[in-house]
Amino acid sequence: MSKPVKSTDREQAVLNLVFAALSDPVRREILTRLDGEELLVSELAQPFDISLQAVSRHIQVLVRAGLITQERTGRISRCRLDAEPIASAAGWINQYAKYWQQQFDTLVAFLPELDNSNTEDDSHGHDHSEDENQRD
Amino acid sequence: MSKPVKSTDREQAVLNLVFAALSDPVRREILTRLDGEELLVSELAQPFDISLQAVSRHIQVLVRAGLITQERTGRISRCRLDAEPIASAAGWINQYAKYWQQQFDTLVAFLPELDNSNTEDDSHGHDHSEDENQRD
DNA sequence: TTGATATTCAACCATATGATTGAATGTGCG
DNA sequence: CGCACATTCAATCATATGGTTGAATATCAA
Repeated sequence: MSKPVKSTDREQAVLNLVFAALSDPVRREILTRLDGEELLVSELAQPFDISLQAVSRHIQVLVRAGLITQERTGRISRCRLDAEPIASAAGWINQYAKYWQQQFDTLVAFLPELDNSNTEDDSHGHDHSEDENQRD
Repeated sequence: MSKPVKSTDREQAVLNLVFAALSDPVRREILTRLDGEELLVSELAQPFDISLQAVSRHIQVLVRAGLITQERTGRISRCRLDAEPIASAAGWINQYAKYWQQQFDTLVAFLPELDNSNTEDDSHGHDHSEDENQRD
């Protein structure tokens, strides 16, 4: 239950941007689709119902958060995941994840039908997802 | 570099709320202060410059995201961390953290003094944060 | 009951966000 | 050159967010 360390304002600003960027499902899906390959703006935009311009702005939000970079060659712009700021976010969240996970394990111990094997990183498929914990 | 799994709409909704909740520094600090102890709304509010009412609403945002719970006894309301939804967020982000961290390591291998340009305080300090960008 | 305390609710305001459409920029190519 | 293409910029709109102050609710205590 170690207390998280205090961060600088700068780190806080990064976390603000990163978490805000991650709070939108379109942007998360963009990141998902960029996992492992580079894509053009137009390719990224294609599956979405919103306009290309809207996607372009989502991409800019991700760029500002440092989560992706764009490399423009000619008139096309390739997007790829970038590494740095997510480490801050992952670091921050994982401090809590430890505590939360521990609490979660306790919870699971009381609710045996939930699979408690996700204490570690099989979490790709983590499936305690019948949450009725949030509204709306 | 395994592709992340598709999530349900419900999971997406949880992630929306959780990441949005985490995007505010006041709320993150509330969580930080709740790591290991329960606190009253008024105790939580005390170090902040904003009104008690504003803090109360931040707390409600965290409750809606499932990150904390409030237990009211009499006129006081104790807040404590809650476990479940953060597991989703941690799971989600960690899928990427692996990829990102690997990329980051590669980057660092090429640029041993990566951050001497502008960053100072730790290994992933990153500097595009003179930030003008979000509301607060 | 009266009054102080703890918290929430409500109304309001300023700003941010996400979407749209239309115009602008810039590049590739016939 | 002149036009199609890829992307961004700009204006606009509706809604969400975060802050304020003041009132309401509820509990404790004298």
